[in-house]
Amino acid sequence: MIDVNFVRENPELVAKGSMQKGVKVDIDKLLKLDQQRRDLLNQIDAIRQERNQVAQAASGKKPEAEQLAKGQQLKTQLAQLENEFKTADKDYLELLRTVPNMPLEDVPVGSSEDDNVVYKSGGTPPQFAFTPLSHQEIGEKLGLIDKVRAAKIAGSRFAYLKGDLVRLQFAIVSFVISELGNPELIAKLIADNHLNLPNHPFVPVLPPALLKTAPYEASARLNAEETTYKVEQDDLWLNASAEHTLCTMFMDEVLPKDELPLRFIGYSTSFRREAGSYGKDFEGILRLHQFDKLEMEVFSTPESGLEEHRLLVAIQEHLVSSLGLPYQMMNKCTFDIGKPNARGVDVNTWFPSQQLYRETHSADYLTDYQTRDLKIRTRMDNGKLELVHTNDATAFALGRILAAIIENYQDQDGHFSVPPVLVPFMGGQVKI
RNA sequence: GGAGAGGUACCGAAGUGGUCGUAACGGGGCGGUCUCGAAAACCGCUGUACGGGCAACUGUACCGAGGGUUCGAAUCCCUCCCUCUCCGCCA
Repeated sequence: MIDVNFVRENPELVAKGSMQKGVKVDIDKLLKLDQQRRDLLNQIDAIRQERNQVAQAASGKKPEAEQLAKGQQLKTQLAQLENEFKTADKDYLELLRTVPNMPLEDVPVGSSEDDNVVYKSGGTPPQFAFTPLSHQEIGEKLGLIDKVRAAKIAGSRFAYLKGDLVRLQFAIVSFVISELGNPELIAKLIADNHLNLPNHPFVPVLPPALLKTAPYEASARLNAEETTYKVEQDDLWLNASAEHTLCTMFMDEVLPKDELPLRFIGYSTSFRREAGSYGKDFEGILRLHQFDKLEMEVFSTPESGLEEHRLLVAIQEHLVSSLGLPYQMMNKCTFDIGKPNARGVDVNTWFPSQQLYRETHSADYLTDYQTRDLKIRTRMDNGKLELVHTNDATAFALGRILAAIIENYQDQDGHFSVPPVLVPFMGGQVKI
């Protein structure tokens, strides 16, 4: 959540930033609740002080009747105020949590997806001498994607992926872990983008796929209505991205400053209810309830948070262009970056069957919006504890990137080539 | 799933209703004395959050979490979470 002190000191700014994100927040009401809450807390503290004094005076001997009476009276008073406080605190927190993170200066102001700004593209959409097929058509024909049987077993928006497509997925996983584990490549990307960062490699992580309510809520990523599955019996949630179990990993911890930035590449199956997307993307494997994803997560000092964000974007571009896929880099506007984000970039990849660039990656810079609730801090050189900054970014969402490969690398006879960079990870196989 | 043990500060660990949550003791860390320097020894310091104050400072809360009993709770009661050991089951 946002820093309440910032709201107190910059109410107009917060109102403006919220509006630009299309979020309605009653800042006046929030400040009123904040004041009310603090007033109650002061009263409570004063009574507690008195209670402590009475108890202290009675300490060690039989309390006098007068002390007993006073103590009981204070206790009643306290209980009442504490009750009031509980309600006030709840209302206050509820409202505070609706305040979005403030967008950075260079985020384009916009009111819909149409205001996102494409700032760069790479590669050229392939020209086919035939009508290109969709990944679903090719995948089905080659026996790589079976959604019919999956529907029988699990319902719509599930798929069996099979055969060489599975080999291709694990080739991608190996490729990414190998690239991100290479400090020389990290150093090169840092230099190419004029960043001032150390070249710590990314540590691969297989995180838990389920998590409890408390950390999920603190991460500001829980979307119970539309996205997140709940395992009711055990009071656990199925993660919707490895990011959710990565960003929460250090909850309640103080990270040693000289170990920052901590960079991770997590691999996890992700689960999404897709409750808000009826009828959208029903063909193929672009939007399933379950897909595997490689996700980068970085914990850094506040000073280097933005540069880490730029590094992650550079890595995304490197990964997509390594696969030889045509892509666009898009600066997301205030409306589209999402509530916890200060800045967001999407990578869109070309899908020949749709003649469209579709979102395959996103990079999110959250500043301290997550870590305030998660209580992830570091001790700065001046001895002060400060909230670390978090960044997350897709390395590859496997379903979507497999689909993009199938479509962009397809040939006349209904097969497709393995992107050259993945061939070594496929044991030399060049065609599927 | 069954049985048992336990969760106290940076770490280990004592504390079972009232002079102290900076919470014995030990270790670590920081500062100092000593030294050419270091080690050892000795002395001192060593949490977080929120509130009030220009500040010095000060109040409150925190002994896994949440409730309760009490004038007063780390200590008693209830619920929950987590860790460890053994048995069972299992990839």
